[in-house]
Amino acid sequence: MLAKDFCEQNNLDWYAIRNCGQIFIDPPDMSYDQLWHYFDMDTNYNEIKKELAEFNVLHESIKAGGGIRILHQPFIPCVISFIISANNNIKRFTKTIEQIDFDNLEKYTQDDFTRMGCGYRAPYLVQSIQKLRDMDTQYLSNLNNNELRKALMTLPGVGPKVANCVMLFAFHRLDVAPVDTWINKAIDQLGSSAVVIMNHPYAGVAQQYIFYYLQHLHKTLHIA
DNA sequence: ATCCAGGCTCAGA
DNA sequence: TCTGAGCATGGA
Repeated sequence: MLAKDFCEQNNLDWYAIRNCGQIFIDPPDMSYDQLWHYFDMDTNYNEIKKELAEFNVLHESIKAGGGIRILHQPFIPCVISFIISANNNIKRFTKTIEQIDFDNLEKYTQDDFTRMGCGYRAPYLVQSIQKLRDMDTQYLSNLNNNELRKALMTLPGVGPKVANCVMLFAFHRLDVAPVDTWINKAIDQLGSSAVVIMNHPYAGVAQQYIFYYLQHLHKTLHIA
């Protein structure tokens, strides 16, 4: 079943889900049950939004991106695509990522990645793909946040921000908020709320509302 | 042209 | 532990 059809059937906001912070990778050949999990249908986002609504500064962002859901993304494609995203612009790295066959990553050489526009990240990718072979997703999923982040950061090209993205999108750590350039801009406007929001149990979800609002819609939070 | 992009690595303090 | 330069390369 196609992901898009699943979204239509279940009244999901395809647009918001694709344009928030997760790098959307079209899931190939998923069953309805698999898509149910992929789109995180067992999580009640109305409840999450209700909790985050305690922050007045988030009202506009939540209203705009109310359809956002945090996907359950496959671990390795998530790592690879976020390594490529670092210090890169969205248009460009999207084009690069679309060329990659995530089911056959081991076949690529450094030159292959360079040709696909990965720039100086090409050697990181080859090295990380090798190291990922020895990583046990099951083991990683049992680590706490700090342990998991530390483990992920042993991968070349993975620093704190990329690690947090992987934790949020592949390990569903909803309390982890990736701090990127957009969020840094927001933190100034959020003022004293910023620290509290970034340490909230749903900080990662809040970050997605903010990212979507800033990057995609308004460029500034418009806080009164 | 020139600066920047969903940062990271590495050296030096 | 902290700071900053340098990084490939297309987009704006």
